[in-house]
Amino acid sequence: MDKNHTASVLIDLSAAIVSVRGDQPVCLTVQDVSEYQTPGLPFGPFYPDRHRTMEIGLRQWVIEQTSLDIGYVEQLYTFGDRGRRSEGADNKKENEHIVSVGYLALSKQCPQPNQWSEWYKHFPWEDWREGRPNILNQQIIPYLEAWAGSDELRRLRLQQAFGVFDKAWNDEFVLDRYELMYEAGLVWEAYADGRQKEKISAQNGIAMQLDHRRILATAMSRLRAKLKYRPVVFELMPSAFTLTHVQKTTEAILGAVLHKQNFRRQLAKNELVEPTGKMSKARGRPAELFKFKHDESQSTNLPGLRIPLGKSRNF
Amino acid sequence: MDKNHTASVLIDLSAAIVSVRGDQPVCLTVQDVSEYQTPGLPFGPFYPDRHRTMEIGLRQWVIEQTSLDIGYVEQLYTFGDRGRRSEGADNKKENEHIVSVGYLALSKQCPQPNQWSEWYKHFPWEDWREGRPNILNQQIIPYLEAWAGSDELRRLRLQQAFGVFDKAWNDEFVLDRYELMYEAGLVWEAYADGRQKEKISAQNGIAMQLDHRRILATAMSRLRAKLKYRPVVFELMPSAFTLTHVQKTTEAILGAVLHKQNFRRQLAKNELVEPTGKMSKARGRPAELFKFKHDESQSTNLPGLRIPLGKSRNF
DNA sequence: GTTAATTATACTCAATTTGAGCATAATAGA
DNA sequence: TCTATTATGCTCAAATTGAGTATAATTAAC
Repeated sequence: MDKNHTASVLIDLSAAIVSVRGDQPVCLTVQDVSEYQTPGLPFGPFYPDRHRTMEIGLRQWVIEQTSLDIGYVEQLYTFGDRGRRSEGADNKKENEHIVSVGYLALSKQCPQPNQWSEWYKHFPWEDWREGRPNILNQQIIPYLEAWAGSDELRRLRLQQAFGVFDKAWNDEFVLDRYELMYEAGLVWEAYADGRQKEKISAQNGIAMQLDHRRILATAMSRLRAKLKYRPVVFELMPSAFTLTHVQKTTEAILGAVLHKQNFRRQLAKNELVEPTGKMSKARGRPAELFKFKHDESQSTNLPGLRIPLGKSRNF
Repeated sequence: MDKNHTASVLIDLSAAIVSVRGDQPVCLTVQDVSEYQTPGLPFGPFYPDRHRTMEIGLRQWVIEQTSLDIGYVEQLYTFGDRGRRSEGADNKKENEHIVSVGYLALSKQCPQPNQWSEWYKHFPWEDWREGRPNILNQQIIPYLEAWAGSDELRRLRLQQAFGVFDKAWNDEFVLDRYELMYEAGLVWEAYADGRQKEKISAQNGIAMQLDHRRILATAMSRLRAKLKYRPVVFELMPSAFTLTHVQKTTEAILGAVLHKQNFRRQLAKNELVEPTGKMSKARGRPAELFKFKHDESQSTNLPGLRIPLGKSRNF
């Protein structure tokens, strides 16, 4: 149509492969030794004539590179401006544009501990299990308030995303919060992309390559939201587990503590688990071991946990 | 990396631009005169060096081609296998692969009536406002049951998607239902893609070009789901409206009727609207005119309507 | 003008769900 | 046997939901 403009692009499939180790959600990362040693998400090119769908292509290189068994896979978002940093020096050709398709994948195991990076090292303000994180009042909020100034729209967005004033903290707004911090020049990536002149002094979580922390934030938002209405937790559980184990895993992802009895009531009501007859051995009273009642292929449509949105997390 | 495989693709931005005319949800379509006269969604190429983001690119050609004011835009899904039909004859080059990024856009107006196509002409089984659509029991379900046979997985998916047996119909599973019908060869597109040998006799809704009906199904699913927790209806309303008007619009999209008083209670509780002081003139008692209380830029994060999922639609 | 049809709005009430407790049971280790 | 620890059962008020009834303000019909 327009000869002056190229429409041809390369497609990268980036994956936030998530697992839970102990009480910490983790994410598979690859180290980049060349530049700033910042970790990045694994990604691979999409060859449209080799793989019929992008998901097949993704599974292919994940198996090749990591030999990991990823069960649940969900497309997150396609970023046309992966090159927030693409004007930089390390682009091979001028005309080679890259579109990155972000995926969320869930893995039951996470071997090779050093390759998995804890979520909350990249997003320390997102873990409310021990109460409101100090970094919010000590670093982030004051800086953001100064950035917003008297700009009405900025103040509204700040209120929405971070729940300042009477508004409550919403654990699903991970991406909104990250984007706001990026715009305000509060994260390293803003500096790397040339949006921010001075290097920021505070270390607001460990940075990642390119737009990878944004993709991880998208994954966190999506997973936290989905957990509340679809039984995706079980994609992170072994074949037999205790109810407490399910709860701890859920809490790890949400970054919030839940009421034990009510959590179990939800599991019971929705008939998501069934007893195996075996018992766990640990400290204290032994717990019954359960298993997920349904086929994994169904888990996208099943009712889920219906975790409340509110009060206990409103400090 | 691999010289035998090209990784270069073209990107199409396809848009399901949705509006509501009277009590019918409609979708902007373009007629294809060349082939089967099947309608299709509007789409345009993405030029990565002209537009910084894909959304900007999308808005650009929508304005150029339709001179429509689309407010709300949301990315739906990126299909790497647009070419379910790409082995066909009308591909320019062998190596030119097309990835299509589907978008949902909402428009308050829908001028030029003949360019807008009603949802339920393409998906007659999705409109339950007059009760359970006859086409289900008369055509679709019997055919699908035969297709499933004794295949356990197929029967489960059928149960999930169409709520056969005791299961309830879930209005959000538009895409699941369409995909199932496609696989079973129950829609024209399956025949066009060469998956189905014989042309099916029954007209199960008006077909669309390429994978456009799939994109529309994705848009319907997403919009129906979002309606229940975010106040996106107001993106389809004029600046002043009656409460009944909001309800009729919501019902049109959901394809289901709602309890009037409870619907209004939700609106009141979430403080989504405020009175304008003016009154509407129509038959019957005049209704108060309201306006949306918030800025449109916020509508992504606000609480929404919390419409129930169940009983009244369980026939 | 009076009446009927139509639409809007106020109010009620039982059933269910949620949020937050307390009480008790079963184990390991001191 | 005592204590710490974890599991599980049960309760109960508050809030929310589902589904009504009653009444008010109009227009259209007669």
